[in-house]
Amino acid sequence: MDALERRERDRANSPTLQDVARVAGVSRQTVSNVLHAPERVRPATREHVAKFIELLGYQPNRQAQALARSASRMIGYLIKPLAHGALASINDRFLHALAEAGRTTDHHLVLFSAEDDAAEVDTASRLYRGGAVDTVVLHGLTADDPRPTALLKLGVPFVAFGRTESAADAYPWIDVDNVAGVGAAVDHLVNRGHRRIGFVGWLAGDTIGDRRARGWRTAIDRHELGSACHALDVRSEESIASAVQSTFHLLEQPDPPTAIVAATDTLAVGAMQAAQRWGLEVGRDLAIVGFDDTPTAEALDLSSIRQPIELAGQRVIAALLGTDTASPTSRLLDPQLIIRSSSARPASPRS
Amino acid sequence: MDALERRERDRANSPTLQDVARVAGVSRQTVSNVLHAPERVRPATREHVAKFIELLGYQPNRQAQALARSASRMIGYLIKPLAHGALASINDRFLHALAEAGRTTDHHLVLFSAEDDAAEVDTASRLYRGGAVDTVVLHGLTADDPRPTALLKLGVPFVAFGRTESAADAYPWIDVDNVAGVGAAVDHLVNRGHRRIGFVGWLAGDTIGDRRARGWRTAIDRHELGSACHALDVRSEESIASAVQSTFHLLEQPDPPTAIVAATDTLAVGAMQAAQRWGLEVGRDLAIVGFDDTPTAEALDLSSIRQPIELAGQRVIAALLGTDTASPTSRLLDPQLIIRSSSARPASPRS
DNA sequence: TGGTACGCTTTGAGCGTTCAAATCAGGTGG
DNA sequence: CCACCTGATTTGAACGCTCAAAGCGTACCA
Repeated sequence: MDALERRERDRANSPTLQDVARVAGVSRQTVSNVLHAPERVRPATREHVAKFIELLGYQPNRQAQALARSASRMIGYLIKPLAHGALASINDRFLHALAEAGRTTDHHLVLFSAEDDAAEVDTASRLYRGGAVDTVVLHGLTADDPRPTALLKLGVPFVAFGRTESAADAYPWIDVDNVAGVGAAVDHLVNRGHRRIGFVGWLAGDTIGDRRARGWRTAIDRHELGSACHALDVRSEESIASAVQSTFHLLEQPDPPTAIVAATDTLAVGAMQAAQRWGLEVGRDLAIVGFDDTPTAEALDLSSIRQPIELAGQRVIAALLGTDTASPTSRLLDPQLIIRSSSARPASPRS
Repeated sequence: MDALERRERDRANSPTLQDVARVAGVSRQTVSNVLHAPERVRPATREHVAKFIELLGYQPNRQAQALARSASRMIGYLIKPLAHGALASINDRFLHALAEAGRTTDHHLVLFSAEDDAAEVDTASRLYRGGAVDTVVLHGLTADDPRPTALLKLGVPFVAFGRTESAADAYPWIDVDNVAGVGAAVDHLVNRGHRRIGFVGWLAGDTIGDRRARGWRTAIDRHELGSACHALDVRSEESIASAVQSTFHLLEQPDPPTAIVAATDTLAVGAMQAAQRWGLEVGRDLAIVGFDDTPTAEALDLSSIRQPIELAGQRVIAALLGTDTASPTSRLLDPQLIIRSSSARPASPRS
């Protein structure tokens, strides 16, 4: 009967803590200690037990651990469909970074999908209350995103990648410094001799878009190019076609820009196409810098601002686990400008 | 003391089955039955209990369920870093499709990452034996991928998206019909009047690449264009730069192609750039069709072959849950050709 | 020599479910 | 009138682990 039971279990799954304890001739707790608190176990015992753990190929059952500890070591992540018309999102890089960062502490990501924000909050809360996840990662936050507040109210622990415009101190977040990123792009262009630097951004109302616009304006003012540039600010939807039109508006100005900073790579691609149709050669007649450093940017040799996604992933996980020792200010990560041929050359004299 | 315990638990988490049973004045099992086997419960009781479930906002604890049922309703998925130089992978779309497909049956995806194939198999096996996942999704299979065999040997249940060249009947898989996809592209080009249709593919040795090459050759033969086209077959690495060079080789032939089918969008972008540098206008002087229908293809108005990823996700999940009623042959899904301006026009007379 | 402190190990209880078996009313038929 | 069945509900025992507390030798000090 015992043998039968044993066989039955083998079919279903691996040996248990109890099994290891039995063959090693110790109690379950000792085996558990060897695994989780080795300092409590006499070295001789430790090795003896370790041998049998190895031998049986013992693998702790996560569900049982989770139940006993009331902590699943699982992190919820809402996966969104790629926005239509957008170039490769940086989502998959971020996701990979998170998975990688969680690996060292035996934390895994649980994906879930939802129709809208309300459903997302609801699902997140259900997973949390159901013990499936300990915590949740929020991303793609908009300026007035209702999710942080909603999760806060429901008592679901979370860390956001990105942040809302207001109330950003009421919850933990990690973000990329969009203002600094665009600023670096402007610095680079000024450094290459450009004086008329335009901006193709998103329509106002999105946190990220607004910050990138602010980054452009701030840097322009810093270089005291306001009089030459303030008019060179156009806004577009996140699509190639729309960006082409917006760029035309820039190019048909009396004093057109010699360089353009775009708020995303998608917009930058639009700007490139517009330049081409306008008879300008990108990189020679018009410098262009994008944002996000998508594979497309690399493909088209487009300078772009790269977000430190891997670092962001690590920071988010650290914040989640409460092991984030960084000071609050360093929650804002600096992006890096990748210079390619679309903006590498010095500005031509006509500027 | 009881009150204290109760409060303690409330802080940590939601009400339990026992709590609902208590307030409803029934036993735990009855509550459980209301949830999972309502037909066993008298209608009156059912409604009465349901009311309290609703009232307390009861949420079953997944870990406890998993432990008791020895089934976690979690599906493992290895997330890979995006190959360097590749355009947006279709991975994130597939991932989203999987998450969406699992949602209806309360299955969720657990992500894990690993350095290489061996580590992946190892991690997958550990997660499985540790009860963290019931099953695993394999993707990105190469011709002689060792993973299916390894998982089979370890007894880890899985379904592959894609398949190895050999032994493809030893395990369950869902795949996109690459041969048919490229065939459709060739048909389309022939239909537009092209007679010299070249192919830019991957270097031999990759299942997907080889099947796409075979698709081209098969279609060419079907249209009896072998004599005009068989020489128009070049191979490249998966990078823009390499594809540009390969395309040059095609264009410098005595009878250059008037149309090119590329094995991936990345290669197609290379072909587009090569055409441009060669002084040819894409869509007018040279028709180009890519594969994968990445956002970049849409951005550049490049015709491309779109994989039915959402359907694939649903099929994989169905196969995983054993609810796949489809016949074995329909495990091969038909891709769809998206025609854009890069290949829409009829071939010019010079062909 | 007895108390006690310390290092190591074991025991008991519980985490929140589900499964299988037991119990319990109400009928039914002999 | 009692054995018997049937449908509805309850009870006991896992599932595999961790936490807290108890046990148990050995050694140390008074």
